[in-house]
Amino acid sequence: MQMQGVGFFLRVPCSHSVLRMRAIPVSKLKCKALQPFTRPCSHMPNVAESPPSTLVQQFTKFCYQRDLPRAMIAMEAMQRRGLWADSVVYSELVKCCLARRAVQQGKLVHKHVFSNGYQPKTFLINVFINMYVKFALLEEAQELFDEMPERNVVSWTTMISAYSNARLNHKALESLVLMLREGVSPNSFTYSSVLRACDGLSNLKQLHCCIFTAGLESDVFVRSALIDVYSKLGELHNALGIFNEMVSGDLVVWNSIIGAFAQNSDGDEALNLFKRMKRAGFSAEEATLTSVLRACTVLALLELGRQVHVHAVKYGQDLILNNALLDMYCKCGSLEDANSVFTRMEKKDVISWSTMIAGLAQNGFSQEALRLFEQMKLSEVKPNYITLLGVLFACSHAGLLEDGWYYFQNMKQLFGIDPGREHYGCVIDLLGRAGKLDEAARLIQEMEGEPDAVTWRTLLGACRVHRNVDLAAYAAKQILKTDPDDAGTYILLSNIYANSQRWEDVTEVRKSMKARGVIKEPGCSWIEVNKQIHAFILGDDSHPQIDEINRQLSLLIDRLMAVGYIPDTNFVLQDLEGEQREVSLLSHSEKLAIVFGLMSLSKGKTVRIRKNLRICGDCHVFAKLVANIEERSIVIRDPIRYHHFQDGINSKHNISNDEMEKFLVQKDWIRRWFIDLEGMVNGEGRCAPRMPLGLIMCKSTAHSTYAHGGLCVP
DNA sequence: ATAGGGTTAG
Repeated sequence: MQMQGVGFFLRVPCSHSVLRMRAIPVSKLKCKALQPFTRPCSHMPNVAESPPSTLVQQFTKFCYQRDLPRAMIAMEAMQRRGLWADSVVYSELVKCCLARRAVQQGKLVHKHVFSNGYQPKTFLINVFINMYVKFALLEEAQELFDEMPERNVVSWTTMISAYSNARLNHKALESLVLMLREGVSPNSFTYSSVLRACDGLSNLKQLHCCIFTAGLESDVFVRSALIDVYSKLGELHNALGIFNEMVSGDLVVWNSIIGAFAQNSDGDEALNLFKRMKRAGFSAEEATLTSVLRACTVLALLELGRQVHVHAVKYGQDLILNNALLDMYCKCGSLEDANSVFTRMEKKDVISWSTMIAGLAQNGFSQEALRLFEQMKLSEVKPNYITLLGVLFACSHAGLLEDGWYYFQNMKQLFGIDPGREHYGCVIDLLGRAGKLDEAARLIQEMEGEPDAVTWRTLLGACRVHRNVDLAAYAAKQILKTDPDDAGTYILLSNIYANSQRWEDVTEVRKSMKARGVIKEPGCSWIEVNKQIHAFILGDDSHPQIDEINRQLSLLIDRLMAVGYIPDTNFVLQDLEGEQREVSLLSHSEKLAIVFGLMSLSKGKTVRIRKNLRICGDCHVFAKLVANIEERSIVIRDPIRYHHFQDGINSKHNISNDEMEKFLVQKDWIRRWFIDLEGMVNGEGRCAPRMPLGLIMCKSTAHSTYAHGGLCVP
């Protein structure tokens, strides 16, 4: 071993006819792993002194044994003595470097095969391009690719795949065109790579044609890539079409199609496909279960989610699967389960923390969410954009103005995150709730970029609570500019006017609503009972037990009214008047779902409802009172957050008798408004009448069932 | 030597 001398040069004769001696001083080779072995070492064979054929054999052996340090020494000796191994052997060595993320060694091998003007085969250059791509050294890969004399499908595909992964969509598509111009035919590898770079339907259609013409449509890789792109572009119909053409199955293709529906919030179809998959004889594994969990999350199917959990256990510490599980429990309102999954997770990434923080916040456990965020700060995981959203959401939910404002102001400095539109939204909500409407409005103006409808809607909500009619009208106007058919805005505005007795304005809003032909999405609530989903849609009475449900609801309302419940018609989001308003309110789908839950679930079981629209104030009160007098825990999930109504003494949403008194006093204005309305209708002021129960019966609800009938998962 | 499926918010 004579490698320390400064003046020592590696002499590597080039195997080509053009002899270009280019010596590399050993001292310039920066290779950490090489250093310890440059000195003689007793247990190390002295490869440098072996005869040439043995040296190459030994190098080959080390490469196949994945013995990187010895292979590097042998390679160096070969380089000094002008010996070369077969290309395949180098590719084995590169594999070894990739597996160990040994970037420096990889670069050395690259230098070795190119030293002294030696021109490696296309095959071997491809190996190095791929190596640089995998090391995320795109520039090095590009340079090699540009300078290679001949590029084959693999060279092009490797670069296209790199561009697709780096989200350089344009470059990926452009490369496909260039390769076609060079006369290289794309194969299934090429298409499945370039499909990932498709971000528009016109591109996709063209590519699909090429694939079809090339007869590559039935390749499983191409098929799953096609399904994936169509699904990402929201073209589920096409995705399903491609899937259904599959003759012989493939688990990944099944996972693609199940994931497609789950990600597009069609949990029902995702579960149907999952059942089909099982019938076709496939076993679920991590990716399948993750998508099935997402379907459960979308449909708020806690019980089915639990069944999936049982099977997920066998995959132990799969991070993505655990994150999906965590999210499912949070979104199904079972924080105990979520927390137990979270504590058991050995590895937690930013998604695990964000999911748990947002989950706590959305379920009303704001303090716990903030406490968890403090814990996260102590861990090595850095919060991101979404984590901060959860934190701000927690603050706005709990009305923690100071904390929220602090995090918002210091996001950039503390965590390096620029506040985005959604962060502004949380803070606008926070200020709005605190009654600081002007500051909220000012913040909207300070926002970068045009505020969107969601932002204005936040302000509108705050205006409703704090009865700022003029600002409300302004905000509503802004929403209707971008979203002129938003029924909720018209109704909210009309209700705000009604609150302030501005009847002319009420009429005006309703007129313009009618003129535009705006239709409100009907309220829909659903509940899982006995492995079936029971859906209640306003205005539909097809549920088989609807008569009994209505009878029970009447009885329940009687009992509630006896303890002072007054339907708050202020929340009727319909174009109705007087008594009719009240009837409509009492037939809100969540009330029927709650009653059905009480009827069908055994005592002590939590009634879990999911609904499509935000819960109205009256139903909120109704649920609170029902939870109280029926001694039931009720959890209602609306599109934004969760409402926990618990029977327990220590529960935060529990109402004691005192509190109920207080509540009724606070809500006295409802009573007053009621009288006003009656006066308007009947020409005289009189108290709100008791509910005519018969009327409740005729406004009944809808039914549809989806039986998932005990999915036996894998 | 090159390729496909899963997780947080909106």
